[in-house]
Amino acid sequence: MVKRISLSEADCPVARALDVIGDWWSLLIIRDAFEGVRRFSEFQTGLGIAKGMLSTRLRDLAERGVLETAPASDGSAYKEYILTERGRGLFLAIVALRQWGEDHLYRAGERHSVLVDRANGDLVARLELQASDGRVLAWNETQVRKAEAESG
Amino acid sequence: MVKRISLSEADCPVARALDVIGDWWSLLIIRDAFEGVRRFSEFQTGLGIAKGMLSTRLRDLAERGVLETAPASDGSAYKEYILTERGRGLFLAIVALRQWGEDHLYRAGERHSVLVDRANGDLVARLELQASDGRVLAWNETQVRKAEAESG
DNA sequence: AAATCTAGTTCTATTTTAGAACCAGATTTG
DNA sequence: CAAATCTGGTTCTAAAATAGAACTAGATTT
Repeated sequence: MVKRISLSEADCPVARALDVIGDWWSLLIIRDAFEGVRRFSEFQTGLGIAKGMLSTRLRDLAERGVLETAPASDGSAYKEYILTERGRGLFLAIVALRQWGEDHLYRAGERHSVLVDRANGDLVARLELQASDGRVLAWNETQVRKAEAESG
Repeated sequence: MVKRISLSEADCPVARALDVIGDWWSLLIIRDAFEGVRRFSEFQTGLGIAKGMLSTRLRDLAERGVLETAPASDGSAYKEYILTERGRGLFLAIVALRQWGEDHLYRAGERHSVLVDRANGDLVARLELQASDGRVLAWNETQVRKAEAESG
């Protein structure tokens, strides 16, 4: 064989994104980070992930600029893992997955966590895709335009 | 060891979503399906995926209701893989990943594919999260409210 | 200073992945 | 219609990733 395939040079931004966060654990780690989790042991017990896996995932995400480490905010000698600007950019991807999961992966009456507006506790609105003029676009009203060849 | 951990009964919709499509290939298969790819060999050559992997991925996605098979539309005896309603629901998740990839994973001047409005070829608008009253919400203006215990 | 906690690393068994080789049935070509 | 080729797989193997247990060093608490 060879190595696991790399998508890091793909023309398609979706492929490049998946190259960074397209494995089982990364988005869950990032989800927890959005909820304020920062310490190794918090991630570990919260996710139920093996420590070795967590260790390599945190290192990879830091190397790829999604997380960064900082001295622990409680003054101890340990460190914390914090989302970078790049990492925070994944917020809507996680919201979109949440919305899909809510819509399609629960049986009637089954409870799940929800995302609310901190200001008043209301549910957030559903995500939608708009055209440049504000019309809501369905999937089949859009099209992927391939990258033109780079002209030097 | 045991098996790879299952998230299919998680309280968090993000976790359940990742249980279904949280591996390297699934979202790329689905992305291609949104662009009209339907046949085994089209997926295979387009993605450069091993046939064995593709075979199991397509079967899994079909079992989980993301894809369904149908007789080939060209009248041949082969079959096609088509997105179900559930599968089409992943559109915004892919758009969100695309947006993140575009924002963070290309060097200046590097070309990539873009998503456009089929009606006029314009770029689609950026996704944003709104509150119930239409205010745009940033990640830190939201909060996850855990599922209440099911009361029987 | 002993005990415990934190954040790992290391080790092993199992599973997954990539890719090549093979195959049967469908389709096309001569 | 027979041979060649195409389609959509399955099977096999080697390499890599994963899960989990055991171990560890340094920090913190008792």
